[in-house]
Amino acid sequence: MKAKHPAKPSDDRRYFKEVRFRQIRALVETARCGSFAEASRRLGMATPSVWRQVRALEDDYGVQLVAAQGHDVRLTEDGERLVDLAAPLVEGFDSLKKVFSDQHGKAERHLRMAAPAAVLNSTLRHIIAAYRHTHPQVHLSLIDAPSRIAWQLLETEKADLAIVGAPEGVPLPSRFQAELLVKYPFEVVCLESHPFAKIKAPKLRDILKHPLILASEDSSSRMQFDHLVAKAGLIDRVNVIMTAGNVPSILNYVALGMGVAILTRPATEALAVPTDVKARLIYRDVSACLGHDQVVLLHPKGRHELAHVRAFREMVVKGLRRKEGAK
Amino acid sequence: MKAKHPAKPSDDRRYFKEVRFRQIRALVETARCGSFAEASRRLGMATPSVWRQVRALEDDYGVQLVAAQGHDVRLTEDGERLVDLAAPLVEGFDSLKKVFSDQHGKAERHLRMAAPAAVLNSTLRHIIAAYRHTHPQVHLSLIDAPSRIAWQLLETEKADLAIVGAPEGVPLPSRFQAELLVKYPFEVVCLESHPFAKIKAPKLRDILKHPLILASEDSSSRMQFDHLVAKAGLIDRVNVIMTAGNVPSILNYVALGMGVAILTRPATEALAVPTDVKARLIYRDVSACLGHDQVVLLHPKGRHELAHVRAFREMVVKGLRRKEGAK
DNA sequence: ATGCCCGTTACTCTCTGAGCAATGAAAGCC
DNA sequence: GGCTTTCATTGCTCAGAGAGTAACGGGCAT
Repeated sequence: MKAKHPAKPSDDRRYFKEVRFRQIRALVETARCGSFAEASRRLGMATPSVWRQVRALEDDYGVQLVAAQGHDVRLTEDGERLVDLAAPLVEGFDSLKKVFSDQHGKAERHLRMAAPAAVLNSTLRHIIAAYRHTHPQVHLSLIDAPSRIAWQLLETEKADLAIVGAPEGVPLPSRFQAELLVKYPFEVVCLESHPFAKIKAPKLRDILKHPLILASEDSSSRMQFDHLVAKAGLIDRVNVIMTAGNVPSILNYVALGMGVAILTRPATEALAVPTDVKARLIYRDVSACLGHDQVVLLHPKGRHELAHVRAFREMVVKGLRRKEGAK
Repeated sequence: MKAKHPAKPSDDRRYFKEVRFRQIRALVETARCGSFAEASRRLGMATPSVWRQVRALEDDYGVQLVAAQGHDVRLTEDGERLVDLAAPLVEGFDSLKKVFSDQHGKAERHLRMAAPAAVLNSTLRHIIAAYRHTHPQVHLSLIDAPSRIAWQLLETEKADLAIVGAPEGVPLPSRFQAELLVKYPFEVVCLESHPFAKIKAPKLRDILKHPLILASEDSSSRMQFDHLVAKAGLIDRVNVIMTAGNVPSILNYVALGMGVAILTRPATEALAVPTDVKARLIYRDVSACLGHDQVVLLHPKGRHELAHVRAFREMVVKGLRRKEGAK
């Protein structure tokens, strides 16, 4: 009654053809990390496994997706395109279980937001307080990080939301969905005795004549500055004498006459800076050459949003968004 | 140099924990089909395989997702919720390859649209012509199907787009993203000699006094009618003497005095009906009791849209959408 | 020059997930 | 009412996908 199975050579068991999901995930992770090795560590598996997944995908699609240039790997144009399409799906998938148990009511309410200190301290100050009031049961983690670091925290699931500065010149990665909140013009800060005090609108070349005190390379003001300088081919003219991670330090050294800084206004406003320092500083709008810093709310495309995160996002958007933004 | 592998009992190989993608797909397909057997056929695999996938998912999530009631299976509330979240992902995933090769330029341009004949012949008439003109290289398949059938064609990948009637009372499945195009009031059609000719706005009870000639049970007008009658508890009062699949037939028998019909105006307008038939018919707006038929454009949530499909959708929306719909 | 790290290939081994067979119960048919 | 069909469900076996480890070759940095 049971002696029939070993007689089937033409077995049409499909097993799992086209598994492709982990292949896609491997590709996406590789794209993020820029190397198979790093991606494999992040995925908790061995390098050859990741490598083979990506290669299987290439075989499947019949195009080259990834090319090893020197030490690390770069995506081909096709690879870029595929990652753009697929990354939201991977995000959505990985966040599925969390959202589900959240809707089910048995999840810890936790909101981790990454943002530069300036945003946390001024722009969002009242909104965070209001949220705390309407959602007292949510455990809030506010992570102070420069814009680019905040991206990465969002990408690596270490933050649920990021609110960062996005200069007009520097494009955001396409894997993020961005919502424009407010725009601030970039300004130079200097002593009242500085030559700039007599100039209404300094130009980029004017700025480069003076020693500069700038924010860290991951901050939006610095990214914009570096980007525009590079575009103008003026890199050799730059004289950055100091890079500071926090605004109080920058203002301090500006007050000491060591150089001029590039910032946005709200970054300095809600700050506990000695009044004698503050009073001696003046601001000059340089949006004509450096543009604006757009404060945007970032969320990875496709990642599901927990209810309490959504609530926060909506509070932020309602509280800050200019009418102009929505047409 | 090579004699070390068989000495590792505490092997930390992860193999594939949390595969979950096919599990999710199995769940979604089961939800659609209402039975493991049907789902397994559609997925091209054996029933127990599908069954076990879904069960593994339940184990993983620790809740019951699906319950076998009698012969077929029904989703629990949790299952419903999970499917709502996951179905767009499955759609997106399955459409990935197609979109990718489409962007890559080496795909056949094919647009399959499902819609009831009335929509195809009147509402979309000019838009289809215009699209044909701007995109001559796209192979167009227009599939004439009643609303509910059109849903199913869209779900089963037999159509790329569906434009159907959605009565105000009957909710659309949540797996679709719907865009409202236009609204038409339901009307009764009868002979000019009919008693209705003297009544401005017949009520549901008035309508039920007469023999009815209705469209097929998959059409939107019929769905709405059945739904409202059931809600009012008047099923035993209904006297449907005829169900016809096409509008010309319906009008013919109305003209013969066999009964009254329920339709929307555009369904009859662009129609080649003998004028002697047409002239003897009158219409009465019954939107007060039967509501409106909303013509909506349907697209499965998450499924990627090919460029030429998107182009068509945008032409339709721009060509038809009332300003009022966008707030 | 040397060492480190990364991509790439070859190999082994394990456990997942495929089908098949069988059972009981519900649904449909005569 | 009995008979057949079709379903969900369970146990079984087995192919092979995919995990790891080891090893090689080529850049990059000290």
